[in-house]
Amino acid sequence: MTDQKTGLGDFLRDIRVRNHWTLLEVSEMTGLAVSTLSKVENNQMSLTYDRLVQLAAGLGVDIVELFGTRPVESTPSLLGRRAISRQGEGRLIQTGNYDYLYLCTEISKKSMVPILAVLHARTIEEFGEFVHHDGQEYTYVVEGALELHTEHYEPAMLKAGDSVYFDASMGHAYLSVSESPARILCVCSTSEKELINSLVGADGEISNLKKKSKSRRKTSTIRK
Amino acid sequence: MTDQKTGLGDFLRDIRVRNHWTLLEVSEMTGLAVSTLSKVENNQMSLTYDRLVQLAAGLGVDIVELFGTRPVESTPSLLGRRAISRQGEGRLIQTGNYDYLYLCTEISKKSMVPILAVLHARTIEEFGEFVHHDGQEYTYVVEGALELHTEHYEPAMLKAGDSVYFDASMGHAYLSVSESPARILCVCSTSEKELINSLVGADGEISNLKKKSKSRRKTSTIRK
DNA sequence: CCTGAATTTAGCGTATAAGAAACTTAATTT
DNA sequence: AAATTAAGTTTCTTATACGCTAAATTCAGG
Repeated sequence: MTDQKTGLGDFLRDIRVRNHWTLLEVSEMTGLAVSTLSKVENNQMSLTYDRLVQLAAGLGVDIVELFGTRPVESTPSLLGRRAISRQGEGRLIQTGNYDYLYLCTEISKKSMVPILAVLHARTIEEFGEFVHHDGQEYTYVVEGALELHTEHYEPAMLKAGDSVYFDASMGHAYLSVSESPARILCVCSTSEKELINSLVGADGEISNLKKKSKSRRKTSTIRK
Repeated sequence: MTDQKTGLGDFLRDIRVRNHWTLLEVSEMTGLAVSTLSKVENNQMSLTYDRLVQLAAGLGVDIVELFGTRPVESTPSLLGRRAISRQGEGRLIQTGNYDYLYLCTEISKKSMVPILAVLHARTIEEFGEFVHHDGQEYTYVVEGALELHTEHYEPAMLKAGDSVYFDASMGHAYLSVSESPARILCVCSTSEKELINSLVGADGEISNLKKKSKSRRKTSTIRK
């Protein structure tokens, strides 16, 4: 294991001598002064954001390389893991439009996010802005009936047992049309983080959030 | 689809506002002064290497995020497409163990594959070899009760309303334990092709296939 | 040892980053 | 309405980045 050392300086000197470049050459490549480069290499000074970009561009390396951060990246594999959510269990997030019950949350690196939801909104006005997010969405109607509104299609009525698959970057909204609020099972092919972000409006306000439960985690039930 | 950010300031404000953090909170998280953060967000100043590292660490984001380099965006886009499967509709594939009803098959490039299934097998002997395939699998029990057998866990009993998420490369088998065969909604994060292949033995024979409906497409019902 | 050229480092001035505190705005409370 | 609280911005001061220039180091061939 080569000591993936802390500093920018070490990296810079490393790449420079590897390529048999002089400070002057690097200076010409990047537009940074020779003296600056020297000081950086000797860890006598840091660099600002702009210069970092400039340096990376000049050297023709990805900006990431400048930071010793090795990609611990992406083992999407769960490696034989399993998680069970019993009926009613999960992480509850409530908004004016939906009660969300995020399922199987003990597994963090899921490539799909399963959610049970109860739909409260009954009109598109009440619902507000369409929801958009990355990835795709599959929804199965567990109970009741709903109307699916999307940007590019006419509204569609879905009853218990029906299901729909669509591109979730297309704005969408579910409205209850049955007497009691419809219950759906929704599976999204994106990260939970992205999903929760999509609840946040452009202005930064959580749209229709019932309680401002600032990162408050609550494990609860929708229907025991 | 998240907004393409132009600079560091935009990114910082974006993530801060999305998480409902105040400048003070971010200051405490990162150790940077409130005034500094304010100026950065308003693009009135840049940041040095050290501060960038500090900022990223405090926010708990990868340093890469701070630079405009967007990840490759590997999700195959459906570009605003939508498909609905009514109750009972789908592409039926029957084996000795399951009746599979592949849903929303008009969309071909799905990143998830939703399937309604009826479980016939009641003993592990009857079931035969475990099923393995790529990706992850989420299953929600719609009706009845089942026993999920997997390679690395003790069998688990799941009743209507329960659900399970697991690494599908781990061998698995569902057995009905309720009086009438259990019905499940299963969503897999792999391609339909891969899935159907996993039904095929190493010799190329489809194991336990009831009818050799060689690429015969049949739109039918499981339970009208 | 020189001598000189190439390369790197150090000194210094200006520009800018960074933090503390004062100030502005907006929302609540008394 | 005044007072309080909270968020964010601006001001001011110190510290640091950064480039110019010069000094120091390394390294040829004599």
